[in-house]
Amino acid sequence: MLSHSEENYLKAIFHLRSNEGQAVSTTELADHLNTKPSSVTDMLQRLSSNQWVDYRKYKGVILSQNGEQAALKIIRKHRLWEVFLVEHLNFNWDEVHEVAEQLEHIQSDQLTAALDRFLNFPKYDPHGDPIPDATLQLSKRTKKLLSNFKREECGVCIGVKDSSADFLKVLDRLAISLGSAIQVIDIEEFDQSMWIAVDGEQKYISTKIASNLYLKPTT
Amino acid sequence: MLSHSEENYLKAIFHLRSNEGQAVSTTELADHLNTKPSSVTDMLQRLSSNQWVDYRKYKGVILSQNGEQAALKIIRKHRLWEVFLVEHLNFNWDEVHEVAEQLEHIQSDQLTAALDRFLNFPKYDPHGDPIPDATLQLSKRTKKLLSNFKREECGVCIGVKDSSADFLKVLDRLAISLGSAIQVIDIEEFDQSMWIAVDGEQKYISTKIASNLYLKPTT
DNA sequence: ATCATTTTTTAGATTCGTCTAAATTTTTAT
DNA sequence: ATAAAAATTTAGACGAATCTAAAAAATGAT
Repeated sequence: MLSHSEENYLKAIFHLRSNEGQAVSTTELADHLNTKPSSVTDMLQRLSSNQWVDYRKYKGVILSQNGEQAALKIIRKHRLWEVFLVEHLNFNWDEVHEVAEQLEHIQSDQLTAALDRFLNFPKYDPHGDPIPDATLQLSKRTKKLLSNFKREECGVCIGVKDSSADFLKVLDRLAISLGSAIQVIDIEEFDQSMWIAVDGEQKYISTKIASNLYLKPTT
Repeated sequence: MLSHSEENYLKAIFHLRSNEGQAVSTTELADHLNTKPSSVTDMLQRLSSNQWVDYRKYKGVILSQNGEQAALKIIRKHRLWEVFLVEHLNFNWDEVHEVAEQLEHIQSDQLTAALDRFLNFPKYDPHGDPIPDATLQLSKRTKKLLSNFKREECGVCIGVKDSSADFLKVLDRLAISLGSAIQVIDIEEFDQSMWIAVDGEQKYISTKIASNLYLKPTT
């Protein structure tokens, strides 16, 4: 059985390796996990000896089949709990992460299944990220950064790239949330900042905001 | 901040010390925690150096003020989660304990408060044990073992002494649950086994069952 | 009151997860 | 192509939480 810490490593490798197939480096992992490269090396050797990962000295690491399944299971739990916190306990979407980091380690298949049912089998978490289903299948959907939209184009907000509390807070202030209908009204030539309509309301947003918002195109 | 393991020790001391004021012995703790007396000694010395407990060599241990507050906080979380599992996720009352043992260690005052509100501030858990409120006050109520009831006496089931899965299972089979109205119809002189009415249905129960069921007397 | 038994503590070892400092390998720049 | 820089691993240490075996203290039976 995986320890708390081992689970965090698998999850981190999964997230950093979104750029499919690419091995993840020791330093990347150390940064992501707020630890030292030497600690990472130790852990990778341990995970490797139990076949959770495929690790080669100096070459980085990728998840094994088992490792990927384990990571998906943790991500599933994390995202289900996030839905619970937001929908039923009235957490804001910038408050859920820290608590979900703890809840994701609870070991009980019965609990995960019951929670999933209670939440009515949600497909996406409050940040718009897909939730692996009971068979750990992760659905993908076409999404595009708002910064890549052209004038007049429309879309629906389905997620964020940066999910820091700071970013989520500014979105709250702008009244942008999952499901918001957004249309690009104009783009400033000067710096690519944007005038947009959010559910009909006209707003002005910085380039940095636009480049961290995922939309599903509707035009 | 307390580790997982330290929290378990505090909780165990609290539970074993129900016989108020009495110091808890090393062996008792070791048995209760499925560990060795030497490990317990180590941990008690550590807890003592941080003032969580008052420990004297060879004399046993009691909780300090701080220790008792910490224990109550864990018990509060444990019992709130049990309510959630039973009322909202359809767990049986014999299935909740193991999962609640994990959930009780989640650190987030916001979560605990929100869960309490979501559950509508329950006073008792599914086994009838009282839930400490937000200020960690633990309510007591008059309860009496069914085995101490006399012929004709009535009561309402409010809890169990033994909360093992085995015991809870037999109660399920007998359709006895919290809130069941029970009247003693007759007591066998031979072995004190009982004929009782449970919500009007007549049933026969062993002495051991009767001596593990708490009722609130209603006559 | 003393001796045998039981309980408790100490001493020393182990595993996990981490660290720092030093050594080694890989990458990069000229 | 080679030297300097960067990344990575190894070596050795530590704290937490546990264990076994041995020593010490408390208890209880006569």
